[in-house]
Amino acid sequence: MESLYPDTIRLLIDSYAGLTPELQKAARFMVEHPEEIGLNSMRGVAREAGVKPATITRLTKTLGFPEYESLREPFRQRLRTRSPEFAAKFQSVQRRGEAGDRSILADLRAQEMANIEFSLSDENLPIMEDAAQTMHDSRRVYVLGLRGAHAPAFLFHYAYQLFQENSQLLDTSAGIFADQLRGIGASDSLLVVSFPPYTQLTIDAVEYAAEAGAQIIAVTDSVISPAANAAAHTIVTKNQSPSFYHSFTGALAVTQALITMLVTKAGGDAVKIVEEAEKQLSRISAYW
Amino acid sequence: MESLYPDTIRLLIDSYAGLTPELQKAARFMVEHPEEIGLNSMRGVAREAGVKPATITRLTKTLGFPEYESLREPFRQRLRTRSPEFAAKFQSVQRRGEAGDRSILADLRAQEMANIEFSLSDENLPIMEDAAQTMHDSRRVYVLGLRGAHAPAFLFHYAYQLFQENSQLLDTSAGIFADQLRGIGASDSLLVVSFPPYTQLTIDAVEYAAEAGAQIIAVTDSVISPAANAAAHTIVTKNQSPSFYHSFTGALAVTQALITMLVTKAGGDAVKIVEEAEKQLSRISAYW
DNA sequence: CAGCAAATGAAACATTTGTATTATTTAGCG
DNA sequence: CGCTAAATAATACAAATGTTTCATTTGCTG
Repeated sequence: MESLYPDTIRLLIDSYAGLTPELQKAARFMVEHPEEIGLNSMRGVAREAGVKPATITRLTKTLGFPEYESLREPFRQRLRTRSPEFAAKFQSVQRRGEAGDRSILADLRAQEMANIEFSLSDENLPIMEDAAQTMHDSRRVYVLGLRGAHAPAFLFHYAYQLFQENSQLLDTSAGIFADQLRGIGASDSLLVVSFPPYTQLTIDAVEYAAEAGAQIIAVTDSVISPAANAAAHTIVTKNQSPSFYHSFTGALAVTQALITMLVTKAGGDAVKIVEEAEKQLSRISAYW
Repeated sequence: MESLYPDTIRLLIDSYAGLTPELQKAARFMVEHPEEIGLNSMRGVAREAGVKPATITRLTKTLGFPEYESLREPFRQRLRTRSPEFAAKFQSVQRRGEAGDRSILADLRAQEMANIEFSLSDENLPIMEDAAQTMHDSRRVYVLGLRGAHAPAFLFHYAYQLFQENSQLLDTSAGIFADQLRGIGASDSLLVVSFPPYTQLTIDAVEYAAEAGAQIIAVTDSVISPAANAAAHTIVTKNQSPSFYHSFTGALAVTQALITMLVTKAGGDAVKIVEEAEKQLSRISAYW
């Protein structure tokens, strides 16, 4: 990454830690949007970075530049010399990655984007909306995802428990799995994430919950998946991948969207509660 | 908003014959140095083109633009982005305010796709490739992701341990965190996933690992994030979301891509090993 | 060559720019 | 709590910007 950037970026990064908060804000924007420095006026950069013009001036002085123009010039230069195909004027720019195993990665990107597009499709939105309502109305919300599916399940539960206290992530450690489900009943719901090859334990758990009368919300790959058998709401997501392993980005996007809906339903304070909770957790080493 | 830029050049070329000599001089310069239009002021362009400022103004009017800024914008836009369609999508998402909740979900989809596109961008691929090589060469691979970042970290570790046995997922349960890191050394690597608000514990752990000489691979939101401080490879991913909570789909896509690369490096048998392992795990209730 | 319309240049303007200066806020400390 | 020094915002101002207006030059036609 270093070689791609002018030395000035390096300087920005190295100086970052010793800067004041406002200068950090400016420096950070510059590091993350280097093009804008070459493209816009100083005041324009300040505006985009959410900072006063004077702050940019101070930053240039702090970094050791005599005036803003000296800081800007390298960024300009970089934009000037970057794309040689600029010389080929009115040609449409077709810059796909080079050949070789890069193309696999390009496929991967395309596939993942398709997964997202499908998972958050217009058809799925009303289903997700209903599912969120069901969970919102539940006494307890159980969350289940084993093996790879643990990732989206965990994230859902983690985000959810920041603003609600009635969730339970089903855990397989120490053989307590069955115990956790014992209390499930008709006024509860179970969010289950499951993809082929389906785990037997997941299927059993869903069956048990369904018999207990719980509402099942299934995030899975097909309406005929075993997880969807007894489900009240089935959210179908793509999990295809050009790689050997299926992808969970679609499922993750779905669970994140569900969280968004649930926070909205939870009312106005929820947003602030979550933000506060996260900030506090980051400071105190909660798990140390 | 697409590739307006080639069109403007086209217009310049098509109009060229019918222009007056002085306007031709200006038009010619623009066609041959399109970058300068985006980079410099109008007077600057005039100077470089060897033409009076008024000439440029006349040219923009002759071409049908209301003012110079409209002529300049597409050139700017072109310099800003490698893939114009990405930038267009992305900015349209950001411009949006808080409308009805259906549009929030539409924004969410667009945003998530942009996150993926950015995370698996052409610039990131070589970095990820290097990172994968570093991990491949390591004696042990430690994996760290706390709170929300646990999801991608977990998935990486889960998929990895299907075909390699030298990984360790750093766990905060039961106060054993520090013990797990004790053995880390110069021939090891640490994959860390961290997003703001950064967890202090994560930062401490990265620092400790770096001092022990381990190679750090950071999946984070910025090159100046604390997790990237001592990192040998920093993979920057977008985690923006129109919702209250940041998104982890980008980070997940990155870790999945890393797995793909690592399996490839591991050699031909790895693919089959993984597939077999998954099938077996699904049948026997491994954790029951 | 005179006449004259088109093209160009010069000057003037209201804005906007970068920066220096001054005022205000913030955070730490006794 | 007040005090103080650092950090930030507000203000001021000269220089530069984009544009319009007016003056000058150019190239043509009779």
